[in-house]
Amino acid sequence: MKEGETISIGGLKELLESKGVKPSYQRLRILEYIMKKNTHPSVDTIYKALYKKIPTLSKTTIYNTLSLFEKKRIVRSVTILDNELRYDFLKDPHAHFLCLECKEVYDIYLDSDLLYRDFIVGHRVNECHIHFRGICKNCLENAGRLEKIS
Amino acid sequence: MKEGETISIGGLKELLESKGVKPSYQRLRILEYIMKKNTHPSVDTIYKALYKKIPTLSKTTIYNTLSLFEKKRIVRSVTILDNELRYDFLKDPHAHFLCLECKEVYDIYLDSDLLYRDFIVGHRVNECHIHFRGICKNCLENAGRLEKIS
DNA sequence: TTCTCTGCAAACGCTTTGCACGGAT
DNA sequence: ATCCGTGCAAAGCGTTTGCAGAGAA
Repeated sequence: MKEGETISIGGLKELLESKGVKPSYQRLRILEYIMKKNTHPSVDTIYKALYKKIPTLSKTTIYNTLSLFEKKRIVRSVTILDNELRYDFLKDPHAHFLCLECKEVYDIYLDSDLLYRDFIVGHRVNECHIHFRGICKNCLENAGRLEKIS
Repeated sequence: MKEGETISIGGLKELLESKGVKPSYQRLRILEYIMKKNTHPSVDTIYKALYKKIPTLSKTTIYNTLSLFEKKRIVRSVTILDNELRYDFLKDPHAHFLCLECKEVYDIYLDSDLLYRDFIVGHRVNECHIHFRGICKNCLENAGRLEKIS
């Protein structure tokens, strides 16, 4: 998928099939959620969101589906928080920003050659993960507002 | 601690005191282990290593000690593997390399300005974490040897 | 029928919490 | 006596596994 390209919800079925994944109802809904939300959801977040529409949904299915997606290179797991897995729809290489205040994870598009290196000091590189931590724009602004009020 | 500077084991007590941490026997031993080993150990690794010398040692103490050290900015937790915490003695900013084969974590010293940015697209940056994943030098060489043999 | 997907329940493993003992001041 | 470090035991919580029923081919 090239930059700027969008995938219509109707194309989800074709996307799964092109990756060799049978497009079951649950899988389509989980993929749809990950693609529409850019929030790098946890299993629990996905579960809570989809549970309303699919009351029989099980977390096991979400775990199964996401590890299948990961194996088929449709999503990738983001290791930012140490206590839970977060998932990211596979777009162009990018970094992440974790807000320590609101726990939101933002995509950060960098122009760094680090993201594209094949070797580093003799080790063969398959993946490059970059993430920043701090206070996000929104929380900074909110903090500013609170100061003015008090 | 500046680059190139080394800390003698005898100086551990002073290091803890300078950070406002009472230098108990367990704390000294845990700090010593983290500083001597550059292997980014998990709690279990530390426990197994120190258990021989301190049979009464409890994992709770290691958890307590490490979170205290982290609060006092003596170590920092490395979020690379999602199923366990790894700890890193706080040196100059550096990146990590995780070998997917042997699970070893290597320090990588980079000359990237990413490590020193204060802001990124409006978010205030406190920390920058960079890690690569792949197959390390050693495992690559071993794989080569195996090929020759077979 | 056969194979795969789904999902309940239990197991698992790392981490945290509650609490009491004991040493230091 | 008080404070704080230590460590056992239990709880907590995200994830994985075992297995059986449902559904597709």
